[in-house]
Amino acid sequence: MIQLIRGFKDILPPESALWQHIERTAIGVFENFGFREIRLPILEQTALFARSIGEDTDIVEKEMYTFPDRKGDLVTLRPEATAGVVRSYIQHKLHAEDPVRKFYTIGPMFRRERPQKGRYRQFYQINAEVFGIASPLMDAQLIYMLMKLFQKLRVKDIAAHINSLGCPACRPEFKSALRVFLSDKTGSLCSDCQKRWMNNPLRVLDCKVPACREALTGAPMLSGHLCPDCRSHFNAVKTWLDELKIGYLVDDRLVRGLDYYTRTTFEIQTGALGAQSAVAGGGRYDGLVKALGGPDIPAVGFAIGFDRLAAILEQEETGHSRRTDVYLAALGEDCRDLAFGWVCTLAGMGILVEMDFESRSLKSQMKRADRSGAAYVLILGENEMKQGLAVLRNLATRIQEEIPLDRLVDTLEQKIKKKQSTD
RNA sequence: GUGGGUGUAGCUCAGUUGGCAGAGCACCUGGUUGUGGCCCAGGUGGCCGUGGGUUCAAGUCCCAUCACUCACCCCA
Repeated sequence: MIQLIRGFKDILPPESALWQHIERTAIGVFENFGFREIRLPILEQTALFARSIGEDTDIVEKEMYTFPDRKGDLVTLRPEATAGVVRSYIQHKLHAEDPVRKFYTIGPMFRRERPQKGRYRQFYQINAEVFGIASPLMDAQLIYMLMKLFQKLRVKDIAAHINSLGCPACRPEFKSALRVFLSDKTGSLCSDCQKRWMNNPLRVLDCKVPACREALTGAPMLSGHLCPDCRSHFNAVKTWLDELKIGYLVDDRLVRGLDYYTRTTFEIQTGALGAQSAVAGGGRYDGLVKALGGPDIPAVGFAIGFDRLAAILEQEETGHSRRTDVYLAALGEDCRDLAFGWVCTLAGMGILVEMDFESRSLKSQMKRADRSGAAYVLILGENEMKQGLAVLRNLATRIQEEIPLDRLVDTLEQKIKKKQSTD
């Protein structure tokens, strides 16, 4: 038997109904905030990710699906969405008409990590990206939008964590301060952190190895080294979150593994996913558009872990599948043929209708109707046919009535539409 | 990449010191000439993850391998 690839996943009904619900809710919320959908390819040139995410990150170093295509060009299955959105923004000169653009996009990402709870090699993200707005108001609004979405989806047990990573004016100074602080402690750091000490000492900050945490006691903190502009930007974000009544935690160690972030970073964390705490994460990346060859335009965005969000909500309940409106139970071939025509007509009118194609017993068809959650069963047998009638049974109340065949479609439509509006 | 746990029916899982492959749920049929849920009876369904080894005999013991899963790392 051929099985799906390790770390990949099928999304089957009824889970797919929950996915549609999440997707529709997110689209509704984002559109209200002025975001428009952008759809991008899954495959990009490898250089795009190497340059945006950073050569020294785990993602680029060991997690990407990279291979030469048939011509020999190096291509990569996208490990995240932002790089592609930025590429598209620059390539189509979207800044020319109006640098302010707000996009969302939904789709699969690929990272070759060891799979575990809440982590797959193909996973899905809902991304939102804003270009051309440097104001901290936008940082706060993005977090607000995120929390609003989670609130609409009734996600419980979540907390917003925020931090500021500074900018090219203040971060290098902090980096060297941190490097100096750690210089006589490098021996006690884990092997990863010894490399980070040279390449990117910020990453030592969110290492979870106890020895590294201990080495950090009394270490300089980013918050103490922000330049005046970054400081006031971060303060404004916090003030506006307060105004918007969004609770948050300032987390000095929230560094994140992508190199392009500047200033505000944030993560929405949950306790419901085992070791995976982040359901969404994002931040500002003011230098990325320019770094990828575009004009100097600020940007900020986030990504929601779709799989993780779905996993949290699945624990609640999945009543998002549509129930059958009416099940046509036909007895004998003549009746079945008649029913078949009506089923096609009714489905075309927007009624969820089912029938049995195997000419089973009435009892069996009733059972199937019941299992499908049908509101009504329409029974069509020889006796009724002779009289030009069909029997309509309400499965909940067990009340039956006779309906003339020549007014069948109208009557059913009327009854079902009425029932739908009272539900 | 590293470590732990688990692989037996569609699903959840029993399976004794090695001795005929099991239960519940689900599914199908009947009990009711043409009426669902509850109940009762019967039935379908298995390369016991895969390959090798030990043995008269392996679901059970040994080795290998694969998959799933949880955790480390990192992230969504």
